[in-house]
Parts: sequence; C-alpha cells; structure tokens
Amino acid sequence: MGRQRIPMVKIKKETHRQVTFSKRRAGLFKKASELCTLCGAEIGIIVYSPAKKPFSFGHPSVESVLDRYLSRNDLSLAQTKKPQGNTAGNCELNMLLTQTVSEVEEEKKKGQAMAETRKGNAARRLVTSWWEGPVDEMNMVQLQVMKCALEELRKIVVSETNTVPFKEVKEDVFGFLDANKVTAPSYMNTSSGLSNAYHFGYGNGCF
Amino acid sequence: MGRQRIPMVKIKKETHRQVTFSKRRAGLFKKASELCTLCGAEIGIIVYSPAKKPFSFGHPSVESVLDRYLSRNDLSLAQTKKPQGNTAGNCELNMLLTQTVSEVEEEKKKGQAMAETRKGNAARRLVTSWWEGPVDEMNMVQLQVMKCALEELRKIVVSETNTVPFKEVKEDVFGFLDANKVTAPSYMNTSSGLSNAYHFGYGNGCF
DNA sequence: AACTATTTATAAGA
DNA sequence: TTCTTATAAATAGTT
Repeated sequence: MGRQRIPMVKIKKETHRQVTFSKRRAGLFKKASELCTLCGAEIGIIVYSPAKKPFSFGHPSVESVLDRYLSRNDLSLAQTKKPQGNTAGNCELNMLLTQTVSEVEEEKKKGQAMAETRKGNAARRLVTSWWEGPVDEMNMVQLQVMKCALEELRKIVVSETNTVPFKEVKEDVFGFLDANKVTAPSYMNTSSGLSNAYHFGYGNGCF
Repeated sequence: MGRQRIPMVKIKKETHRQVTFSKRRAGLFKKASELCTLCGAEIGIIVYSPAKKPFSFGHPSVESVLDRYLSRNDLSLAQTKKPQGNTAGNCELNMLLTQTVSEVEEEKKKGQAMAETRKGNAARRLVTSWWEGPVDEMNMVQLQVMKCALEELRKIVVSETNTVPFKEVKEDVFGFLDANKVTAPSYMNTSSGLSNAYHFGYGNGCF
C-alpha cells in the first residue's frame, strides 16, 4: 500500500525487506493495540524478524495470554488407531481429485457466472453427509494422511494459480541460545538490543 | 477508518463491539500473514475475544513460535507445556487450508494470467507423482480421511469461486477434533464455537 | 454479508 | 533512519 502495490512474495532486496519489516511490524502492533482498546480483547503476539530478532506485544501481557493458551492446549488428545489394509479407495480419491482440479480450472475459465448458489448447495450437501460420518475414528496417522492430501491438493492449486511456486521458511536453530529475558517497554520501540526480545506492551501498566 | 473516525475507547454497544472485533481480528491476521510472506518473519498470535473465545495465528505454527519464545524466556514453562497428539497435525492442516484459500483468493484478484499451459502441466505432474507414491500403504480409513480432506478442500474451492462465502466451510473442516484441541476453519472464519481455539495459520515449512 | 465514504497504512522517494 | 506524499488497504456506518 502506498505509492505502488507490491506483489505478495518475499522481498528480495535485504535492505528493502528490513525497512518493510519494521514498518509493518509497527503497524501490526498498532492494530493489535487498537483491537485491545476497542473490543477489550486480550492479545499476545510474538514476531521473529528475518534476522531472527524477537519482538513481542502483549495485553495484558504476553505471559498471561500465553499461559491461558498453553493451559488449554496442553490437554492430551484422544488417540485411537485402527489400521486396515486396503487400496480400493484409490479410484474414488482420484476421481475426487480430478473433479476438484477440474472445477478450479472450469471456474477460472468461466470467471464469475450465475448458478453459483446451486453449485454451492451441491457441494455443501455432499460434504455434510460425508462429514457426519467416521470423523470420530480418525487418529494421528490418519490426520497425517489428511495433511498429505491437503498438501498435495494445495500444490495442485498453487500450480494452477501461481507461476511462482513457493518461498520457503527459513529455520532458525540458534536464535534462542543466549538471551533469557523478556524486556523492553515503549509501544513503538523499534530498535536496539541484540539478544533481548523487544516487547511492546499495551495497557495494564505495561507502559 | 471508514465512514467516520471512531474514538479509541472500548466500544460500549455489545453487538457493535462484536462486529468490530471480527473485522479487525481478520485484518490483524491478514497483516500478520503479509508480514510473514513479505519479510520471511515468523509470527505467533493469540487473541481472546471479549467473549473469551480464543483465536490464533501462526507461521510456521503457533507452537513453533511459542516454543522458541518460551525456551528463551521461561525454561520451566517451556518444558512443562508440550501439545501432543494430533494437535500439530491439526495446526498444520489449518495453515495449509489458510494458505490455500489465500492463494486462491489472490489468484482471483490477479485475474487470469498467462502460462496456463505450463501450470496445467505442473499440476498434472504433481498429481501423478503423488498418486503413484504411497497409495499402496494407505488403508481404508486413511483413504477415507484423505477423501474427506479432498472434499473439504474442494468445498472451499467451490466456495471461493462462488458468491457463496466462507461461512459454510468453516465449522466442518476440523470439527472432528474434540473440544480440548486447537481447531479452526477457513481463513476468515468469524464465529461460533465455544471451547475451541480458532487457529489461523499461514504457511509452514512443508513446502 | 455486501457496499462506500473515509480514515489508515505504507511503498517510494527525499 | 525519519519525514513526506501518492496510493493501496482497512474499515465504520449502512443496507
């Protein structure tokens, strides 16, 4: 947004990327603070810059939000497993996949046409009846399979809709090695510090 | 922003506040995803609505970001909390879904570009390689799961290409996970659910 | 949920 | 880096 629209792909120029990161991080935190104020929401945000430097925003505090979140997710899940040998479903899956791809393709050609409603209904009906079925029996392995399916389909979609494949995510293995404290106040702080997390508190005496 | 400027104080009208929360939460997550894409940043966001309903956004995943953050700031806490079971898979699925939807959306904006032929080939190639792969190892249940995934995604695609919005898609996709897990549907989901965290992932290191 | 009038956020440039 | 400015986005108020 600004003088010109920029494509939503990773900015290649290092300096440019850094500038954009700073600006947008500030904007993100500002948006978060407004959401807190206007709606009384509680928000925790953790951001790692492309240079692996940590920044955080929290209201009432990062810790409080994280604690609540973690205590909720720490609950273990149901784990069932029912392996069954069978390869007969291939045909069906293949058809489904083909249909999906075809629909995407077709939709693209058609652009936005009428009969939208009817198609939507059809799709919904199909999924619904199916969905209310064996979902409860899924286990971890099955979910992985689902994940694979989604990924594959996504690839297809991506291939279909993008000339540019994907930018991958860099993994930071050493980023957390030294620092050990959350620090930093001021809402719009934007610089300094090397091994500390830049924290942007909002409300609740965080300032 | 909009028809009129609003004072930065908590919105009193309950309904109005809820609407604003939904809109701005969506905007916040979008901003976050753009920051991830443009700058290769890693972001984790947790939001509790005024009604105490949890929503989250993560890239590559909320867990990875939180882990890194916690390991730096609170070793004891980090060691204590470790989501297990299919939580991870679920998260990834959400991200996958989110990204896919986002890309479809983006593509719609971009209109119909050239390189159709090349894209078509790419898609075919992917499908083939995938199909000839691990299918033999899949069992009945897994195939069903995959089918589910494909159908869901298809539904999403249909919804995207139709005037019919996302609403219909949301709940079902990950509804199979029980209440004590992080779940979450479509990128712009805005409602329902009581004890689940609505997760809005963006990308992941899977591609 | 969809639609505009405006307010904001920001990409470039200084 | 900070400030300025032309534009692209977000979104408040409506329907």
